[in-house]
Amino acid sequence: MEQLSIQKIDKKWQDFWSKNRIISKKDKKGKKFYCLEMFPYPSGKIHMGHVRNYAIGDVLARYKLMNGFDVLHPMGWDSFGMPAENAARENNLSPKDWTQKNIATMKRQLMSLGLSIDWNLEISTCDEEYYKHQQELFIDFYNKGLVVRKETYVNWDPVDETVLANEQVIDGKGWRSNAVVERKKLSQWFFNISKFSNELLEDLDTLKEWPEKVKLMQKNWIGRSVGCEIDFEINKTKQKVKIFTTRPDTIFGATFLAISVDHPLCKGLETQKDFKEFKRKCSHVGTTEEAIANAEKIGFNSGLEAKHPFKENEKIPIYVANFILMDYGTGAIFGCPAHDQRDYDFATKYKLKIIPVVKSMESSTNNGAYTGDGKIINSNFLNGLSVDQAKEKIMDEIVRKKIGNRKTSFRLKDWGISRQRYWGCPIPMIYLKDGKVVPVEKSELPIKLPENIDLNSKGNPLANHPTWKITKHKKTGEPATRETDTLDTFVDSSWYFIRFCSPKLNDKPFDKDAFNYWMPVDQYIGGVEHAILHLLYSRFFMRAIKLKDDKIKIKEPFKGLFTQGMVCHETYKNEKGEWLSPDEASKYKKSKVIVGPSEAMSKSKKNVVDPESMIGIYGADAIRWFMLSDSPPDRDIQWSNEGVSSAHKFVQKLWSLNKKIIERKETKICKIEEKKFLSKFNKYLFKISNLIEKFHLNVVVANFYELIHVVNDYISKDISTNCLKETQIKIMRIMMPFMPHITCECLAALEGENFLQNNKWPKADKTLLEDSEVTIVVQINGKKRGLLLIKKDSDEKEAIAKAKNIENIKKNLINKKIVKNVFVKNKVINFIIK
RNA sequence: GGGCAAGUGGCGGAAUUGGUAUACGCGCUAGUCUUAGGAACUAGUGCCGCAAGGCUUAAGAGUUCGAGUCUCUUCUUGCCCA
Repeated sequence: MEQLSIQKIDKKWQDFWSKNRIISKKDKKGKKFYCLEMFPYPSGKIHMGHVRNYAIGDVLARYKLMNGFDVLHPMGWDSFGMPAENAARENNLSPKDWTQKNIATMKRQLMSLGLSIDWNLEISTCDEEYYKHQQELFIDFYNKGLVVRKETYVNWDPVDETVLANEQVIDGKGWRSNAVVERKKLSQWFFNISKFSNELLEDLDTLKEWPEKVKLMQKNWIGRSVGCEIDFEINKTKQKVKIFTTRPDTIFGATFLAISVDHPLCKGLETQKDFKEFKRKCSHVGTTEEAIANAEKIGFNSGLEAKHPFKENEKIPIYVANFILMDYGTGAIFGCPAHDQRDYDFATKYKLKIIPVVKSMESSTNNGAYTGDGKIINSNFLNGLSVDQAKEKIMDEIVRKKIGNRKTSFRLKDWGISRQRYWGCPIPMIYLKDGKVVPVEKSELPIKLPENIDLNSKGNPLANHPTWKITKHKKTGEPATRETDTLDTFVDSSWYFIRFCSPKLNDKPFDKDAFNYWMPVDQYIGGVEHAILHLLYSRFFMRAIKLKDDKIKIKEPFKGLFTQGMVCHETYKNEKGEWLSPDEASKYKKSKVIVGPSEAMSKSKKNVVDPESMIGIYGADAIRWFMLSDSPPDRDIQWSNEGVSSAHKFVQKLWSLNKKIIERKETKICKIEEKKFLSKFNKYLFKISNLIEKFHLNVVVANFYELIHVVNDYISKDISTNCLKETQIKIMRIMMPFMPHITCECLAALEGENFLQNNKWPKADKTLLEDSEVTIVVQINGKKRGLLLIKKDSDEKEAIAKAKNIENIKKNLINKKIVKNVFVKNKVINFIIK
């Protein structure tokens, strides 16, 4: 049999699709489906993770298209970001050239997968046609009061002279420079995301098609805690210190107050040498909660004392502590060592009193803090209550005495968006002579990045540029300087899905009608690593855009979310402990290769397989098929050469099967056989449609294998060639979302070149789905002893009589007394015997 | 430490509402064809056993006529938070 030239077929159909757009005309009358995969960062080449992501999305997009939906299936590039600057520095290129070269390569690679992407909608975030709209949105947000400027501590990398995101700090060191990170105070731009904390939390319940796991992660991230604020009077002064607590029920166990080093009260301590030393020590700890939690807890006795609000004459010391953050709650707490582990550690260290106020129901003698429920003791009027009852009572009392109020705090902080980087969207703000900061006029947009830039000096390249920042205030003409920070790249990706609705619109970020038609994204697909930040920021953006705009009707950007698993491969090392790529490992002496566990493909571990070379060998269909076949899409998949190779064989087999059908001579025709065949096909069709909707794509693949086996069997049976051919045409159509190239080739051979004129998903024939006979399991004492083929819906009497006649059942019933018959129609018979 | 998932052959994994456990694929074994096989095709393949038969979904209990599926306990792994 002649070998099929996969490469020729891939090219033939890809050329065809780029000339004839696959995506339907968007008449905006029918049902719509917005299918979106997370857009890639143009790092150089696509990797297997992309292939998996886009293969999954493409199945859905093509499936919906064939089912009559208007489908929006776009692609773009998340093209701002630090790697471009680093690469540019290393290769002496401009970040722009480097990025564009990568985009060209990756676009070609994506096209070689045969995706049903509408490339006319392509956008790139580093393109000024994109970021000028982002600058406009920024100004809009500013005018709505959603942009604030404040001083905060940042992770400062003293070597790179840049601010690091929390995830860029690893073990207290900069991820790139490896320098010890410092806490430094800087004036930064923020989006006021915390304004929506409660809404972002509560609306999670409306996201019915999101994985529970992701919703839970967002919930924890937003971290609502319900409690109260209490004012403590400072002894011998009129001053008060406001604390926040979620455990007001333990107030009688309070033995100290702890405040943040940045608390206003500390101003008075600045003159003390010891305090300065203490503050310096604190600055070495990172800003993440984890870093703070893991750091040794240290405190500084301020010498001040507070009055206990409910205990006459009781004074408690005020400590400055490194584990209290100024930007959470009020930057001050009361410490109850008996019932909080951190307070306990702190109190033990500084020899502070420990007063138990909650008694555990089970008498346990643990020597740490007890945080469970129990009965309140040592607490005056709260004694005898449960924790929850005590919380309510004490809060009422606090409000009544006017020494505090109920308060809900959130863990979610405002989103810091300033980056001291070149390759990002310039922030459209200017500084006037008198120190005022104002947005630029919208007519001045875009504020473009300068092209001639020196990336080799330290610090912020835009600030170092000789002329770029010099400007004038448009209205008054007075001299001004530009903001030289650029926007966090998470901003770029927080609205790109909106831009896709009207990607070419020149004068506005988006067209409202197009927005209202296409949004929300019906199915968003991407890695779970973006479960928190990207998705939360996008949800914030939708709300920010909606604010004061009645025309925008939607606030959740992603109706359905699917998080796909990673692509893994075994890892290899040589005897020196150096990583080996799979290729290198296969050339190495077998005994010297140390095979490690299978892990997500990564450049650093060299366990990567290049999609482009694989497509070259096996063809796009085989790669796509394999990516979908071996594991459920939401779980990790293990790359295997045997797996791809078998997918490739299957493609070949499809072609030869197709040929056999076309060349088949007419035989005797048996109507009963034909009906059986059609009934089988219809069952698979029905099943496969359902499985696609549920994302069980690996099971769909298994069903396709079975279905093809069935067709292969029936070639030699007494059914008409026409019947076979018609069915084959339908099968090729339903396989098209999975393997578009070979199925199109087969269809062209079966139906002629115009086969795409009516490329609809076939409807299952309901009359063929029902069987007239069913197989019933026959059990004795719950154990399978036989099978009974019987007319569907047979009644108990008939079925049991027949079941008793089965040889093996008869044998087992001899001399036995039947205590009970269990009969479930069309399913099971169970004889209970003694 | 807390929360959430998950645990099924040699491997990846199937299994509507509890009702034939191990579909499908890989690998493996034997055979056919071939100059050759890392091609193709045919047959077999959970475990124990010559067989009859028995056992089997991490371990143990429970509910039920019947449990991979529901409940509880324990163990292990992964993820998130700390």
